Amino acid sequence: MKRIIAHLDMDAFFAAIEERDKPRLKGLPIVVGADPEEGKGRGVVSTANYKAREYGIHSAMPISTAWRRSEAARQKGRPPAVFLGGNFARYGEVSERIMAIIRTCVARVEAASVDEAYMDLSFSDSYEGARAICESIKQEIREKEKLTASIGMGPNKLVAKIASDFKKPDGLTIVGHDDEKTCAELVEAFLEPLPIRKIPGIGPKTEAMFSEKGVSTIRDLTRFSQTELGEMLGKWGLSLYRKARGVDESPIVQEYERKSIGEQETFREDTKDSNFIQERLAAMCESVIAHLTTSEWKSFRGVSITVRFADFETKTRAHTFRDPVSDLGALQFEAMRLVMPFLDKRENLKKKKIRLIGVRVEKLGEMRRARR
DNA sequence: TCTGGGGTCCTAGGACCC
DNA sequence: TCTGGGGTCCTAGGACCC
Repeated sequence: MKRIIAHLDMDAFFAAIEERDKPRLKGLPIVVGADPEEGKGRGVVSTANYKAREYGIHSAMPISTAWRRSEAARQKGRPPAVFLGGNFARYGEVSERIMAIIRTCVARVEAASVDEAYMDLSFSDSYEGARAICESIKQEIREKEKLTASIGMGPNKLVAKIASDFKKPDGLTIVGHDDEKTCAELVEAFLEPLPIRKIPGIGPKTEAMFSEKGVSTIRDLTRFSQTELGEMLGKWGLSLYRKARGVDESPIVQEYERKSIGEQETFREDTKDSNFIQERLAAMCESVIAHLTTSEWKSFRGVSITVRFADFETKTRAHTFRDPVSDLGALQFEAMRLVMPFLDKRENLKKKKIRLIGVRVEKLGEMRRARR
């Protein structure tokens, strides 16, 4: 049967919630992310609303850069950006209500992240019917939550996802047709001129690799045979061959199983203070265990730690227990044992300062609660 | 520009088993 | 005396996503 898939993406989600909830922020540029500390902060931008984007501020940008751009705007007499730390529990609640709205209209839904969902609209049998469903979902989100979403629709998840990003905010982009042949032509015409970066899974590294070969658009990608892409990128290259042609059979996954739980912390200043690092690590272990016990999982077999140095070199070390464990003591002991070689006092003077440490528990599941 | 914190998936080599 | 092939588990690193 013909598939019709839609992808819904909330517009500037975190910033839009803040603007909605705090009337004094109405119409101002808003940046949710790390504390900018007057330009000295170490984090990044999580979300910038559309006003802040006019200043050249966008997600994943260092918060210090965002601060400078806001200051530059202020010099020109424009309002400086409002920097907020973000209330993630709150965003989670709003997300759940939005997913509930979607689920009242569509049975098969994949909550792909806090602000994204795929919907299987194949049951509506025509693109016109599917469009009506999407319009009513957008409408209900606008009325009940006072937020806007952009939706993309197409014959599979790949096309739907790229289409949802095509017109933002508050967009609805349909790349498909009830007639199969016409549909394939529309998909091809839509994808070909787009930069390869639009394909999910192509990041900065892959983009740069292709750029050296003179490949910038999806059309350029179709020059390569499946074998050539496989040689360049392995298994991922084989599927990229199909993606470049708008082909994707990946299913809607309605239930996800968490595979790991972890925490990491970037220090305000890089440090060699091993007592401080051990204290932080012990605290992070506690918090991971707390998170674990409130989750559906009770035990773990894997522990891994991360150490990031001042120059961003990153080391990981892992250990697997023979039997599942669940107690704080076991986690702290093993995590400490794994980081010790990086903190060795005698070597300390020679060693680089440390920027971040992290702990993660993996291989969850042996003592899972009974399923309904 | 100087790079968060939460994750997932893939690769490659080595150990070990049959 | 010159050596297989397949499968699974483990570790470390890396790319990517929101």
